[in-house]
Amino acid sequence: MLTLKQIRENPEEIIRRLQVKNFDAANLIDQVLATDKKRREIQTQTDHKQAELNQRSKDIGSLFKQGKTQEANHAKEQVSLLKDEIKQLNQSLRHTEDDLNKLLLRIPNIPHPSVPPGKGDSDNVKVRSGGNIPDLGKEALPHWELAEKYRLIDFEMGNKLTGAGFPVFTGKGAKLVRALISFFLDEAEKAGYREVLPPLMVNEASAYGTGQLPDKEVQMYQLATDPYYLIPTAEVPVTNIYRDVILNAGELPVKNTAYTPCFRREAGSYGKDVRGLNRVHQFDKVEIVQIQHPERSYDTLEEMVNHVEQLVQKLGLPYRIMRLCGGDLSFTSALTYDFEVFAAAQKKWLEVSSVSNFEAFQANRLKLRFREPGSKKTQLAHTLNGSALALPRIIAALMENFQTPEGIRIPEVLVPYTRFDILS
RNA sequence: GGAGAAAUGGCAGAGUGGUCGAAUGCGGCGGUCUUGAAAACCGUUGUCCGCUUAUCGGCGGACCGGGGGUUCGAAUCCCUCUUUCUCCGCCA
Repeated sequence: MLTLKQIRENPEEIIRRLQVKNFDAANLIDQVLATDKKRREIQTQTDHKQAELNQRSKDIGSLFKQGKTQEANHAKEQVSLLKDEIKQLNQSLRHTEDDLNKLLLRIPNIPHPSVPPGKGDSDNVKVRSGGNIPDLGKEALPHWELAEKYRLIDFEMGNKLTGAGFPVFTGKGAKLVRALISFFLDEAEKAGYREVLPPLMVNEASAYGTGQLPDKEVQMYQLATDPYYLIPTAEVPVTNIYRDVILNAGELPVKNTAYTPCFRREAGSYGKDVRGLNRVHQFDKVEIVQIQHPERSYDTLEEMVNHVEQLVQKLGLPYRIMRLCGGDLSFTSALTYDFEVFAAAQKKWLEVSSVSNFEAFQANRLKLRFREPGSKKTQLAHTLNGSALALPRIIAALMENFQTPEGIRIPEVLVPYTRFDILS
């Protein structure tokens, strides 16, 4: 969430810039400012009364010590009115704080000045592209047919075991998954990321920290017996490692990477785009996460984009990098680049990565701060993350683009991991 | 799952109703000494919020695992939750 300081200092600017996200914040900001003012008034009052009570309590203590019991008892009676007042003030202070917090949670992150305006997909701006789209001819099969032909993925079996959207990888298909995970992790390690293997379930506090809650319950699977959520992305546990942490500026940037399965309900998204691996409820992903100094976070965003680009290049997939427009930008993001690869049989661009700078938006919720050497003051750090990469759509594109009459060729960089060079 | 013990500042560890944001040690930071370093010595050392302040700062409030309660007053007493440790049971 945004900080009160930001809102107090530049309410007009925030309202203006949120329009790029097609979000009308005017009313909300007014309420925030009014509630904040009220809160401060109540607190000032409460503090004064509390200070008085503290003083009187001390006085009573010393009266007792001096053996002036009667005077002490008399003083005790006088204090009871003050206590009631404080109790009431505290109650209304808490209510006001709650109100304020609820308002703040409804305001999305401010988009970076470079974010193009727009409503959806078609308004995203292509930054650059690379790779060649293969000409497969009319015989080309979509990946779900190839998967069946070479017995790489069993969608029916997943349906039996769990339900729709839970594919079962088999034989060389399973090995390909494992190979991709290892390849991506090794590449991340080479780029200086520390590998983390986090829990796949998180508690409510963590889900709030990165912004999945409130309101995104529809996206996450929730346990019926315990207050835990299955993670929709490794971003949640990996970023929450730094919840309530104060780092030294010298420790920045903090770079972590994690492989995890990801679980997404994808409620309401049934239809034409869900065939095969295009949209599933459980998938594997390697995530890269950085915590960076505010002055350097946009350089870091570029660095992360370059890292992801280099991955799709090594895999030999045709790709394009899109700068998301305001309408497509997530609630928490200030700037996001999406990576799409082309699946040549379906003739579709598939989103395989999303690299974002959240600036201080998550850090504020997480209370993730850092301190400059020699300074007493703490300030909020910037958080960034990106997929590097999400597997299913990569696999779909690999299968479709590299199909030959003999089988599906494996990109050279993966062969050391798969120890076979064709899926046949 | 059952029985018991515990949770205090970056760490270790005192504190069982009053002046305790909290002894002491270690660590950190600054200084003296030194060619430099070490040692020694001196000083300093948490976070959040409010008021005030051009700035430095000053004043006030909150925080001793979380929440609630008793009391004029709670780190200290009570309730509750969570976590950790020991023992028993179960188990990959």
